[in-house]
Amino acid sequence: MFLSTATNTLDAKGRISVPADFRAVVGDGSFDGIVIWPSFDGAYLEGGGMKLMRAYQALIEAMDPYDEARIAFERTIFAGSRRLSFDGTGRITLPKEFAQYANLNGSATFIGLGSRFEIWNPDDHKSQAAAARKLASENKHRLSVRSNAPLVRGE
Amino acid sequence: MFLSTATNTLDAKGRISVPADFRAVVGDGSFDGIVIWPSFDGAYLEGGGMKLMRAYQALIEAMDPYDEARIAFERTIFAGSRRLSFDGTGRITLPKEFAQYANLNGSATFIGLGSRFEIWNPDDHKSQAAAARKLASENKHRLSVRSNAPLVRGE
DNA sequence: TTGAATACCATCTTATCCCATGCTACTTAT
DNA sequence: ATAAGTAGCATGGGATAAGATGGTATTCAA
Repeated sequence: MFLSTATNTLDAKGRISVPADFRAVVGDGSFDGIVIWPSFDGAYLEGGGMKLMRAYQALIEAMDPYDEARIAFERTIFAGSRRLSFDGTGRITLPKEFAQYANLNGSATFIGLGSRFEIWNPDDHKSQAAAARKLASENKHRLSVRSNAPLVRGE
Repeated sequence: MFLSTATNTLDAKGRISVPADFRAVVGDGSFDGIVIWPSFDGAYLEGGGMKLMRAYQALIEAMDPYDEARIAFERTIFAGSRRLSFDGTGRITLPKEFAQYANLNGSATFIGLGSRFEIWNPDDHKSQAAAARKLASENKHRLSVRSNAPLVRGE
């Protein structure tokens, strides 16, 4: 599970260390790295491990093959994403387009969101986090579990 | 899983490099290459590895033998497809009919879509991708997980 | 013999690997 | 309790290999 927030430096070659606790989550046997794509919801990147991609694949492939939203998802998430493997010390090299898309230079903030994570420009994240905090506070009553099922099975 | 997007050059002999990521996916033991066919949904090519063809075969053979959709699939996908093997450096030679069908000359864009991929004229792809992105954003709520099950089991 | 398709070789660019270093947090011993 | 030692993590730079691409040689068929 991706938890916590960390800001790391993005060097001239586009390399950035993925927080060690994130790396521990994505172990997949075959592929040692993460998958990242530009969010279609703002100027930041989204990512996760291969397990997350398979979960999205299952969701998308359960949709009607002729549903135009399905095709849009496929072309945005799968086609827009990149598989980035760790180097010996746990870094990835961010494609230039991605860094540009999220206004990253010099440093970037990883924020864990449970089953996935986001990468933000640190300043953008600061203002966004304040807004999110306010929204969460205003909606706190909605966090209660209404159904009988546990929110997260098996935990 | 086929991920990411890459534009490679198509030379005078009709050769084009298949992105290394894609080549890593199609490893099948017996056949070292990909299968491609003209899409019945637009001026682009579709393709995948032999595994994908076997998956389609299983799907199609589960359909009613006289279902006209079945016959259309068989004729488009199986009869229309070509098996293209890699040369020593990971290129395929695109049949001229295929290049014409998808308006390819000089370069072509490979886009990964999970279990399969598409090959587009780069310009056509650009306008198409923008539209897909917009549509995905408008439908983003449909990608959320409604059940109480965790998105990624075991995490 | 000529054309076309395929296999082979060369080069350049770019990404990946490897080593060295600094920093921080935690452990251990006095 | 404090100081020294140690291990894990983050970062910087240079060496190396892999990928993409252009060109030449060879084979097979008409």
